[in-house]
Amino acid sequence: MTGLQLKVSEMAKRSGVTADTVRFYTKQGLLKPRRDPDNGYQLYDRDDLQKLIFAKKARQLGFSVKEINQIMLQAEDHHSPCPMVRRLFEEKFAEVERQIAELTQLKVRMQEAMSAWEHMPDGDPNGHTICRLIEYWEQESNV
Amino acid sequence: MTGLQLKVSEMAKRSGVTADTVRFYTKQGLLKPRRDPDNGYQLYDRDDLQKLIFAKKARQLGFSVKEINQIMLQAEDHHSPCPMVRRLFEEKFAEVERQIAELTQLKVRMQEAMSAWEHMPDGDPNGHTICRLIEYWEQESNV
DNA sequence: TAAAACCTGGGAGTAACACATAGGTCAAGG
DNA sequence: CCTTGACCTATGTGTTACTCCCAGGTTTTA
Repeated sequence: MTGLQLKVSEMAKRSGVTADTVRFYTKQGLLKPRRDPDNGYQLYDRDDLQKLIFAKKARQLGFSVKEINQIMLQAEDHHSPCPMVRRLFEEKFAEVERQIAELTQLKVRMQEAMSAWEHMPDGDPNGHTICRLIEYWEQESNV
Repeated sequence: MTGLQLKVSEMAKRSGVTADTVRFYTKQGLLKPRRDPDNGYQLYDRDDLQKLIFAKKARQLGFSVKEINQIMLQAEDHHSPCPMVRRLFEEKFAEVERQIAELTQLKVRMQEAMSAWEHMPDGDPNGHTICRLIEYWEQESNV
């Protein structure tokens, strides 16, 4: 019994990512398929599929491909990656909060600009101005 | 009178961006300095400085470099870019709101995962699991 | 048997810079 | 006058996670 023999697109279908992504992860070393000696096709087994599904979930949780690689390497080394996962995850959570805060600030800036623009004429470019809407907008110091 | 003659780093200082950014914008065609015939240095004038400051503000408002280029081209063509600016800005605002919503969803997912993990043991990799924290996490369908 | 569907490897494109490198230029001080 | 440091040039690389395109070989299906 040789077990599962999945080709790229079969992996894609079973995991819900594109075939290109499967190839990409393979190039990045996340997946290590064997080769069909007849035609050179990549053949993935059950473990590869598990890793791919794992990778998809981890991506949805915000892990980068590089981090996923590290997690898998740890697991292959028979070290529990979970402590690392918890640590990375906390950093990541803080980063997500930072990004939300940043975008929220941008949103506020945009809203302020839009309400200021409501009563401004467009005006023609006259060699001295490009677009008053932007030029006469005063950015905050904490940007 | 020849007017202002600013070198790269002087432009950077006056506008508050890095010298690399000034060079980058120059390559992208936002700025069109003349050359010092003696040494090949880029020399920027008052208009370039104005454009650079304009570009910085526009970036802070969420415009891409490509869009800023289009805005400036319109202005050079003696067409008011303001209607375009208003239109782009509305699209951009919607996009920012979308991103905030997406990140907020991610944050919720992460919080749910973290609270589920609080009572889970790390566990060793045993050839069948990589990291239960992630593997046993069920993603939502609407991701 | 021929078309459709799939596979391969490689490379380009995406955004907005930051950083490195190698070599030329300029200003000030000793 | 010379050195040192700060500045300039052009070019190329790295960043992220893919997506798309190409040219050519293979497999499946009608």
